[in-house]
Amino acid sequence: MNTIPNCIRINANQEKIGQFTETITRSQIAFGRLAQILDLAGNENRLKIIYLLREERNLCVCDLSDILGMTIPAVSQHLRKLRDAQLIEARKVGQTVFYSLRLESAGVLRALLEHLEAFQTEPVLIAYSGP
Amino acid sequence: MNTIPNCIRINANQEKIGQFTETITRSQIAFGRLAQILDLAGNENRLKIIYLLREERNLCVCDLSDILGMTIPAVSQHLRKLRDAQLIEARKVGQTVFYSLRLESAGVLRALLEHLEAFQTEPVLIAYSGP
DNA sequence: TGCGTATTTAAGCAAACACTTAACTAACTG
DNA sequence: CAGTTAGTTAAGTGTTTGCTTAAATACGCA
Repeated sequence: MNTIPNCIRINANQEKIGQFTETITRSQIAFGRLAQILDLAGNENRLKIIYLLREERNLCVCDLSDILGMTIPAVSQHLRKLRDAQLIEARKVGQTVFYSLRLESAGVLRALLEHLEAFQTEPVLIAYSGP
Repeated sequence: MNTIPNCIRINANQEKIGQFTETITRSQIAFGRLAQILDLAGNENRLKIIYLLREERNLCVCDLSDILGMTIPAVSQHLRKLRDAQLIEARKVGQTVFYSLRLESAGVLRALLEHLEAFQTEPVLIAYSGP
C-alpha cells in the first residue's frame, strides 16, 4: 500500500503514527505467530481439545471423539492443525495415538485457558438496555 | 450425536470420559465466549488493532488505517466485529470516532498480548530435525 | 494371511471470512 | 446551502474453514 495518509485531520499525531507503524512492523513475526495460535484456539472444538489435553495427557483420538461428540475424522483434522502449528505432539502406542500439549506451547495455552473460569462465574454478554 | 462410543479399546476409561463430557457440557458457555474472543484476536490485523488500542486510547479509524496500511472500510469492519463482541467501545468527537478497549475485556486482551514478547525474543517455529 | 480396530488422508461442499468498491450518513466549514 | 471530511454500511468476490463420506494406511491378532 502507498503512504498517503487516509485522514487529513489537523490533530493527527503523525509522529505517533509513524512510531506505531514501526513497532508493528518490527514485531511482525510475533504478531503472526500469536495470531496463528489464537486463531487455532479460537475454534470452540479445538479450544476444548486443548483444554482436555491440558487436563489429561492420555487421550487418544477416539477418546476426544467420544467426549466432544464429533466424528473421528473431524477430530483428527483439528489435531492435525494443532500439530502443524507445533502446539501438540503425538505419541503412538500400538495402533492408538495419544496426543499431548507440547512443552514449548503449554505456557501460552494454559494461560489462555485460565480465562475460562472468569466466563464461568460472570454472566458476561448480557447487553444492558435499561435507562 | 448419538452416544455410541467410537472406539472399542479395552482400556478406554469410560468413567473418565463421562466425567470430561460432563465438565465440557457444564462449561459450554464459557468455552463459547472464550473461543469467540480468541477467534477475534486470532486475526492478525485485529490483533494489531487490539494491541494498538491497548497502547493508546486515542486512536481513530483513520489512525488505525494509516498505521496498519489498510483501507478505512476494512478497518471499520474489524472494529465492528470487536464492538459487537463487546471488546471495544466507540467515543465520537465531532466527526471522529475514537475506539478503546472495554474495561470488562481489557483484562483478557492484555493477558493475550503479554505473550507477544515471548515470540519476539525466542525463535519459535524452528523444527528440530537433528539426532 | 486375512479380518478388525485406530487413525489419517482425500474429495466435496455449504458457510464464514476478509477484503474490495461504491453508496450512504453524519458532522464541520466557508 | 454546497462542499469536504470521517466513518459506516452494502454488495460482490475469491479464499478459507469445518464438516461430511469414502478410501487408504497402519497395527494387532487369530
